Amino acid sequence: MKWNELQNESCPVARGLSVVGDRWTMLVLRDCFLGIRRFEQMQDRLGITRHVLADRLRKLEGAGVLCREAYQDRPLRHEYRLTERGKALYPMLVSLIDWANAHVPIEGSPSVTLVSRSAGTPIAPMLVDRVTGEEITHRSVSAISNAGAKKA
Amino acid sequence: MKWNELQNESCPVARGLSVVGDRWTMLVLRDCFLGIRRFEQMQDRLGITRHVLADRLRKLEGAGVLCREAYQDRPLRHEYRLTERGKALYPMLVSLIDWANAHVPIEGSPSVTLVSRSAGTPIAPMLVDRVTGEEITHRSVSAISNAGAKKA
DNA sequence: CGGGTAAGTTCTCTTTCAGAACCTGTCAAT
DNA sequence: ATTGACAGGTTCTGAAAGAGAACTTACCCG
Repeated sequence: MKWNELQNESCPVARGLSVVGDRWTMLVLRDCFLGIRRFEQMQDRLGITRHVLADRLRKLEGAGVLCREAYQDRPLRHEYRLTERGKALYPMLVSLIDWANAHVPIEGSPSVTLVSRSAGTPIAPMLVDRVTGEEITHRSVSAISNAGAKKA
Repeated sequence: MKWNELQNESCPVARGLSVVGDRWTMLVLRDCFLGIRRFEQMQDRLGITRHVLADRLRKLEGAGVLCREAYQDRPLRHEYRLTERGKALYPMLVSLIDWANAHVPIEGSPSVTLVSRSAGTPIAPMLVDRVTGEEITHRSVSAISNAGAKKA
């Protein structure tokens, strides 16, 4: 499969993965959410090869997830920041963190957990409908396609 | 990076991605949530090579995300089903779908959307704290490590 | 001048993936 | 008894992606 042709798929899972579905991308975005903005810093933290990092940043910029902004001229240097589109990935990242802490075993307790910035207490993410407030589970929800075919 | 060594990472994003972070895995899981259980069906629907599909199913079974159950003997045939651990990935999948429908452009309107199974109306996923009910955003939450270092 | 910093690019070599064919065990029809 | 179909893989080959390390460009500092 050509992953760059996947953007035109009707399935949103495939379309989403065409942007964030490859091995390093979510780790790059994790660092962005942590406030890391520069090439060298990311490369040090991730242990990714420079070649691949440059490629991922380019693709994420192309997808409108990151933007590249000059923070100095002479020599010209850029940093990478999340766009609104990138920030909108936060629920997905949190869902992943929550799942991993609950279900991907590690010796000892989870070493990184989410806490409320105001109260400092741990949070337990839950997905609800914005209107009704009801929890979203695979039992309460199904996915339909405009063409009428069942989809998830 | 060796992705099978990533399970022991302290970062939950890395641990999570060690299981669901590679190219085909989330698409396989999408099909599982749609009720697809058999090898041939998945292969037809996904266009994945048989070799890679066999490998992904093996790994997902090894990670406890899917289980393999015989549905007939003579000849022995298995099907793959989501375990509880697998079903727990639903919020992540929904977050991905929601993001893609909102942010990965496609001609026309989203062709696959999520609807409430009872009411039949579209749903708008939102991540909240299970206890306080407050929305989780990258501004309201931070991630801390047991060692004290900031993490997300 | 030599060294340092930031952001890449360019090599080579290894791993992974795609595409297609082949294999195994069973049944059902010819 | 052979032929074909079905389900679930395995085994090839060649192409693409990734790892690891060195090199480049452009500037500043001492």
